[in-house]
Amino acid sequence: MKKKRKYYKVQEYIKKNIQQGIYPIGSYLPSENDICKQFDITRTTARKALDELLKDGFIEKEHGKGSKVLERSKSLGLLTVKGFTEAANHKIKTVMLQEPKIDNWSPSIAFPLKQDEIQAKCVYFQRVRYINDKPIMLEHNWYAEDALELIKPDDFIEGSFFKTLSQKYFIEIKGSKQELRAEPANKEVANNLGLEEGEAVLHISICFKTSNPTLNLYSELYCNTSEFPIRNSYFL
Amino acid sequence: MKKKRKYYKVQEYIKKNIQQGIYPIGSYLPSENDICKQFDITRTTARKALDELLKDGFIEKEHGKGSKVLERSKSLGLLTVKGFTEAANHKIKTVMLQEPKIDNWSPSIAFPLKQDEIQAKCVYFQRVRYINDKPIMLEHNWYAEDALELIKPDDFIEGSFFKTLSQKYFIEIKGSKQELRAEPANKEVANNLGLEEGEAVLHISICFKTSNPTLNLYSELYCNTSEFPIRNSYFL
DNA sequence: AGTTTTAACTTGTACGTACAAGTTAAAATG
DNA sequence: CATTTTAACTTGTACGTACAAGTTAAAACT
Repeated sequence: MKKKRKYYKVQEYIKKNIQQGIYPIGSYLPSENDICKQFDITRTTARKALDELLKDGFIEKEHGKGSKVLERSKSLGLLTVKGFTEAANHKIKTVMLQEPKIDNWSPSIAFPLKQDEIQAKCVYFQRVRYINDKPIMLEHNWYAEDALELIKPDDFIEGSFFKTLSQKYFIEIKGSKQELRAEPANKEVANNLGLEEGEAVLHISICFKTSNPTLNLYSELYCNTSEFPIRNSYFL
Repeated sequence: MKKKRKYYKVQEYIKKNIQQGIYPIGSYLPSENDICKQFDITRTTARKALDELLKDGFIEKEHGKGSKVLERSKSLGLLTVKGFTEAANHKIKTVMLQEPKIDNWSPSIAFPLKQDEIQAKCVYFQRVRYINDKPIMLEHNWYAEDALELIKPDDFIEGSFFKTLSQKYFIEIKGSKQELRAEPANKEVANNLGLEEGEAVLHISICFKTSNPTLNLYSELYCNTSEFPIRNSYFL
């Protein structure tokens, strides 16, 4: 029944081209009139497609110039992976402490699992993120084993799980729930982040929803924020 | 030049009626056709106005039924006042430690002030938020004295600064920048939140942008997250 | 050569029309 | 009376047209 939504097809086509780099970041999309010709639609429909991409943060429009492709991933609550990779000017390093493996769900996951998920096993992986060779964040990540194949470390695009999802599997992050707590570091966290036990760390629990309804990502993050606070901004 | 944007006038008219409770939360707006008649516009234009309100989180649309007025303030990054007041089922109390007064800008504000602001004085007020009679959050708030009059405590609508802004001054929050740090509590924080010095607290620095370009709000918050973690969710 | 004007692009706003599709309550049916 | 059908609403999609307004580079002018 949704086959009739022409604008949706156009939207998905353009989105795919952005994700695959055919329309590179910073470049301008074909003009609205070009899109009309290409898909044999009216400008109303083409604009509707672009409006959706605008809302999703894929493009911005410049009056008189065109639609420019944006860097993806703004406005995902706080500290998406972007919040981290974005710490520009700084040397980022990621060390995989535990490569993705089939495992049982951990009780340390803060958010309740769905029925479907709890019955399957899960894929688990653990990483430490460094800035300027200082360990800043300890990451635990889980997702349902039957929702997505086990991704090997070599398949990570630029070390980013989200980029891999987007570019290899065309899965987008649709939203997230998060909980934040200031906690004293336990032994594991202290060891991995080079802190004393009991020092204050920021504990962030996240449940990411994706465009694949069966795939949720669960992350438990422990951050040393003394030097690099977590930043977040949102604009309507 | 912007006078010509009919949809904007309609949008602002409806927004005002929502803010003033003429279109109450949960009710349905007049239908698109009614709006057309009322403003002598076509449905295209009426829908454009509603689209904007949809984007801004004022309404949601229900196919075949109508446009429903939403509770305001979703998706403002994390922990807007809503994030707090929302802790439903719990008894919330707010104690004003320092009523709004003219003061000098404090160096403890994490975000850089604008040139215009730094030259003026500011209005400062300090509050402690309680949940179930336990002090949970210590708040410091500042805004430029020449951007908005000094609001007296009695004028706070339901104890909420944001509701007051919205309903009395028609000023909306347009976005925010935030920084999060896990820190050991200092003496002032520990005293006000009933903690030991050195216990981990969540320090949140916020700069709110408003629909009044000259008015920014600066807040430094200190949270005891051990019992009530800060929640945040975002959906595209 | 340097400046101004123009023409050809771009997106923004708004008109009007038509039909599809979801919702609801009244009317027709058994 | 209970069920089904219909009619009258709602929003969703898409057509086509026209002109306004911002941008840019080529053309015309001084």
